[in-house]
Amino acid sequence: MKTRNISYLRKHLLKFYKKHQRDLPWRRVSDPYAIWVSEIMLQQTQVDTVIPRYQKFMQEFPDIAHLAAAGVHRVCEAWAGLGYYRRARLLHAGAEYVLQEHGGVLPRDLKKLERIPGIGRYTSGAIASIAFGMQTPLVDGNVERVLGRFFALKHEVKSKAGQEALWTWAEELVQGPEPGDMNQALMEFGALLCRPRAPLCAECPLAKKCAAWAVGDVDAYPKLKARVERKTLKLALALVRDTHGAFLLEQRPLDGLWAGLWEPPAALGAKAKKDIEERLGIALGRVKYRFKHILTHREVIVSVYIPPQTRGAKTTQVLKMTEDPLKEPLSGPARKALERFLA
DNA sequence: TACCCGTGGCT
DNA sequence: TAGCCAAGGGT
Repeated sequence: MKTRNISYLRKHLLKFYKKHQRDLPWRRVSDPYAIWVSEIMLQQTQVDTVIPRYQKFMQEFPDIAHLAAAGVHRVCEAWAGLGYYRRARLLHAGAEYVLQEHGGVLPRDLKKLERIPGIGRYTSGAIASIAFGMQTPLVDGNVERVLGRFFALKHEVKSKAGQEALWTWAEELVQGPEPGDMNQALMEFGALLCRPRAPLCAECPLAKKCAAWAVGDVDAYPKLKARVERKTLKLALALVRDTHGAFLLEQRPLDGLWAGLWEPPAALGAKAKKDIEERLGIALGRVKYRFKHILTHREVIVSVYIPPQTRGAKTTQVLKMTEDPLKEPLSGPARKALERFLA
């Protein structure tokens, strides 16, 4: 019965894909490196956000050798707008690794792919199937949703039992012709039709055998765990410009929150004012609070504006200064504050 | 294992 | 509009 459903799924998903697949830049090429770059960018990031950055990135770093030779800071700059900058650093490290260990050629081997920095179980399966035509499964958020609904997965989707079931189904599905298209069909179907909210069940070619549809509660699948509550964080940013209009920026530590990103001198909590005073040598009694806003993770940001008469003071403490701070990979609050300030 | 990372889009 | 979600990996 399950085998029947697997071949039913494979047939209809491939048919859907051939008819409805989007024309995406990384689908026009067969270069494994290009597939690799696209897969890293697409991790937890929507297609429309990736497309323009992918095209610029491939122009600047057309192959593994160029990427490995580039400075990691430059790679992070090219990553601006994508978030999760660790992906950029790992991709760069991955290029160096492939150059050293594999002569600059991506290996056609699942285990060897997974040893490359930034490549895990999903990405190795994606590269192997899409770039090399291997019958390697993959499970991403789309696959979890499509298969979780179709089979009415009884376990919580992220649980060990749930993941085992999903990877087993994905493994069975990919044992057929066109494994790369099969995997992409699963994901494309999840993105376009079997969407997280308001799935298009009325026009779904799988509805006849969809277990969640049969139960009449598609929204109940896949079963999710309650999200952890986010903590509120207060911080202050001091915007300082010198007489040439350059901004005072510094780089955060390479681990922890906003790792490696640039931002105006900042400090957390009650020590913020004193800390900024010490670092800038400016009496904050003269500072005016110009704006504040709420961010997605419930951090409350209070940005501090330094009045003109103090600009340019103590520039000897400048760690990094740039004429165009928005070109730097800035931390989220710093970007929003600066965009607002410059508007 | 649970939790962390960031930005943009959507409702 | 504030929360949810997105082609995950690392620790």
